[in-house]
Amino acid sequence: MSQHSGSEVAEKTGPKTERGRRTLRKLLDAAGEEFGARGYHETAISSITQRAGVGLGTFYVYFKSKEEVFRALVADMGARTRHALSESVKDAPNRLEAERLGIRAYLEFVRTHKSLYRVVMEAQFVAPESYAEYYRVFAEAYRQGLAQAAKRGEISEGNDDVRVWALMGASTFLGLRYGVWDDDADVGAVSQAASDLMINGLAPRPKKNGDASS
Amino acid sequence: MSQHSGSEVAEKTGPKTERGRRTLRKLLDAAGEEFGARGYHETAISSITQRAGVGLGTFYVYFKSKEEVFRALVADMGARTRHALSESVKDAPNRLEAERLGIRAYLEFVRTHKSLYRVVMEAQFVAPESYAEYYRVFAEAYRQGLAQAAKRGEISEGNDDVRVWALMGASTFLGLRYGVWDDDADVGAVSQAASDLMINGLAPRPKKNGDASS
DNA sequence: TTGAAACATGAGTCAACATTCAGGTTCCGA
DNA sequence: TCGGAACCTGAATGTTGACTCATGTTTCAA
Repeated sequence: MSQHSGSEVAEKTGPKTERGRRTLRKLLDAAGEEFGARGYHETAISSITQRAGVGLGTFYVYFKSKEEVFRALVADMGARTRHALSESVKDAPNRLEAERLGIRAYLEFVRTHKSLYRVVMEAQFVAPESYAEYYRVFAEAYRQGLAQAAKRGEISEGNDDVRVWALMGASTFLGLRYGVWDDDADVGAVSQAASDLMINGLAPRPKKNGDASS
Repeated sequence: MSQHSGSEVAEKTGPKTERGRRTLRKLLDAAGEEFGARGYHETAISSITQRAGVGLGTFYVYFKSKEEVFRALVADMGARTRHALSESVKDAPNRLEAERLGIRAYLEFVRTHKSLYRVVMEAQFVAPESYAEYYRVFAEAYRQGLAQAAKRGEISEGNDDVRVWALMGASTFLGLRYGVWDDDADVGAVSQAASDLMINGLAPRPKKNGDASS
């Protein structure tokens, strides 16, 4: 949906008329809902077209195959997530604060996009390439953010590749646990606790004075 | 496999003869390999029985359905993983050190059990109950470990539920990235960097001497 | 030795889709 | 008002693969 890439939609450049664009949108939305609710393999194309309110054959006017919609959905979710995150972080005073805001925004985003979130996770098995790409792009931006922050002294030095994957993993699991499974939990409290861990780690805090290390 | 639970195998108590136990083992091993390599939906029962070297019908002597083997596999992986981890951690002098050892052992375990690892991840979509149970059991033990360590002052206080899920997520993603996708990476370096993040967080370290910030 | 419990087998059944296709319908510029 | 481009449709096709079952074979206790 939205205004992103249009290369995974059929062969050509996309719908030529307004009517076509509306139909495409309806199909993508319906597919997102169905895949998100029932999972890829349990979802029949006919259930997508039914939900979209179009004929079965229409699906193949817009997509070459079942897998293609799925891939389009994953790509779309990637673009949306990156957008939401960069928005939420754009006026953070420093990297540590950006982490706090980012984790919170991420949890909220997952909650409001459960279906597409499940689609992304399932992509690991349905469309591994799309899944890898999703996290590759993400990791790349994240890594640069960390590297620059480290240079500025806002965070410690470290193996950024490893850190990025650990942080993405933490967010992903929290998204699953508190965004998808248990959406009653207090996002504020969770993101606070999470960013505290990411920022300060498990080590006991040196009390305001005295004792630094062994 | 191994000597764990036997309640997910068919209706009855399990094979009565040695011959039967061997066949069951062969089927479980074959199923693990096939599911791990091709994924649940791409794997045909016939390919499992072929790999196991038994007839197709034999499969249904031991399992009620395709999903049942899958669930048995997830449960088995859970038991094995917990065992491997508790072994690796059993004589850690303190919790922080236990984290270090744990993350390292986990990465190594994933590498040597790639197939079953993929099975566990795919369970999220194939057998959600099994997946939730896998992490629930894990989280419970982990949480207690953290709570006790906090009481002893070995780690800081915090929301242990959140921390546990964040830490499990970090390990899981690192397992995927460095255990499954890129098994050339140096496990030692990765687990070192990871545990450093988990223990100390991203916050800049107060340098022993000079310069702290801008 | 024997019979029955345990185990093994693979051809055949059957339902579930993904995808195709031949034939419409709608839209719009000339 | 016409022609063709864009779009729509759903019955029919073909494949795939989980699961059944009727019929063996092996094991072993009595």
